[in-house]
Amino acid sequence: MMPSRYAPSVPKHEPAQLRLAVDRASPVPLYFQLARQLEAAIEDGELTPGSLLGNEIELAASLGLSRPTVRQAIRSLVDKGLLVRRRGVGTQVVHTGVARPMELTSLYDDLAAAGLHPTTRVLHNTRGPAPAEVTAALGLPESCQVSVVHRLRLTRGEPMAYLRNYLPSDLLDLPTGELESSGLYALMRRHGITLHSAQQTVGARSGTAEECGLLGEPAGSALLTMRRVSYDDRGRPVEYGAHVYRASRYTFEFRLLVHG
Amino acid sequence: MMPSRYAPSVPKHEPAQLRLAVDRASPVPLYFQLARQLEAAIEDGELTPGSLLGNEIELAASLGLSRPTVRQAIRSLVDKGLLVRRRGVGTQVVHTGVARPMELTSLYDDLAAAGLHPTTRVLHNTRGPAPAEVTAALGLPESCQVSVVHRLRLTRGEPMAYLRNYLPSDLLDLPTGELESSGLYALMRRHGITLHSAQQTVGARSGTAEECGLLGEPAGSALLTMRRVSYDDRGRPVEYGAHVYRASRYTFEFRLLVHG
DNA sequence: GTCAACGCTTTGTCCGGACATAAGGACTTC
DNA sequence: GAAGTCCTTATGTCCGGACAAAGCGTTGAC
Repeated sequence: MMPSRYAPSVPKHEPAQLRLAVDRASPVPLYFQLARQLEAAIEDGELTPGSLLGNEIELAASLGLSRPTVRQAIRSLVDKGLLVRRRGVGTQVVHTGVARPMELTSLYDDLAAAGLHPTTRVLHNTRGPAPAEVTAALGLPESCQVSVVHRLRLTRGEPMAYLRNYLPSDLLDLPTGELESSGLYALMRRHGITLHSAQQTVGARSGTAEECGLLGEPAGSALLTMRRVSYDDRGRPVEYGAHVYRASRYTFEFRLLVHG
Repeated sequence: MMPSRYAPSVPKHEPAQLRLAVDRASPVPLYFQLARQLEAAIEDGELTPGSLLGNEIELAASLGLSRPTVRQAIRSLVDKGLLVRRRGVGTQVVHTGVARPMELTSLYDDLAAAGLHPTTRVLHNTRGPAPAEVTAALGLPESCQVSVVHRLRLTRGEPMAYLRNYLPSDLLDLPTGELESSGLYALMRRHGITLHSAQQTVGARSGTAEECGLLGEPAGSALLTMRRVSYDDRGRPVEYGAHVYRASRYTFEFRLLVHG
């Protein structure tokens, strides 16, 4: 009688045991439910960095789901950079710091999320002819009317950024009151404009006397600049912004993923 | 006899007719072949912005593929921001400018791709104790040995950036000759290190006398700064970079997609 | 003339299975 | 003892089908 040649070996990192369950009565997609639970488990430390997730087949069986559905959930987390898949090895949690990617959000939302209680002072809010730079970026005819908004963004009374925005004038109204109580993007979303993508250019230069005065910086200080053209879900350009930030108090943080 | 109530209406944008075909003998995945052909068609203008792609079912049938395979190809282009899908409407090409997203590439590759013929001058290439800032970012023990590389990147003889990099000293050797003939990332890839993600921080400040001197800028000029920690596919930090760019000649351009 | 209801089109979600392929370990051979 | 070969494991790719839901135009009633 031949001895069994391949005895089962004990895995070095045993798959984590988690309380996972999906609600089939819920209208939220099953793969999305699973993805959120896995993401929460990673945030809470239940899934430690480097730990394996257990193979897809068994995971699907234990949840009563099909493999494609489980794969779709895992894929969304791989795209976010939370998980890494390697063939023949398994799916494991990457052990980099949290570091959420820079998203297409307004500065207002970013600061509010950080608990910095942002406030806004509207310096200008008019309609007028668009500079050539703006008509080119937004694809508008020359000498076209646009909404022009100049704002100063502050946290705890300290200026952080000087924001200049230009929008097609027929797109929506921009009441000064609403601009001071929330961000521009929140206002646009409330009017049915769903942002889809944006093209950004980040640079630096010495501030003008006006800019440095508004931001409370010494004359000629180095400032961080950002130009942005935003597009809605139909691909139409809906906003042009030319902003300057106090480099001494603000930086852009974001994460890059290879290829994608 | 009842009249037909729903006469077929002529579509406003008729689906584009394309020469698409896949090679089943090729080792490259079918969905990837299709994605590349569609992307090429968009770049070449065969698929004009706003045009519909034709429904997935027919597209799959005409190619002899299954719908999941076609969907996978389309999904990859949606993730890149080239296409937009809307239920009940179809898949259409977004009509924003090309504007490829910032990828995790070295400055060398970026400049070379732009046809700017970059060159590199290695100013320092040694091993030594790591600054606290570096050990913290790379997760190394304090007072650890690291490879330290200082380089000046030029195009057409003009300085563009001053690059300071720190790598775990046991990771690989960094011959000065190779560093001058290609980028750091290409060198790492040749040694089997596959980059996966990076955490970046972009800011601005006035340059020091040394920095401005090296870059050929007037003393105290505004410079663009970038700190980057790169991770390989196992999630290990493999590189720390602290770079300064001539703001008068260089900006970061990239594209943001909502949610993802 | 206005607006609700219907139906068509298209993508979104989900299933269950099949084979291919890369990574890694265990065993055997030299 | 070192190198090659095999097996196991897990993800990668692909198929064919099914039903649900959103968008939009047409129809029809008021």
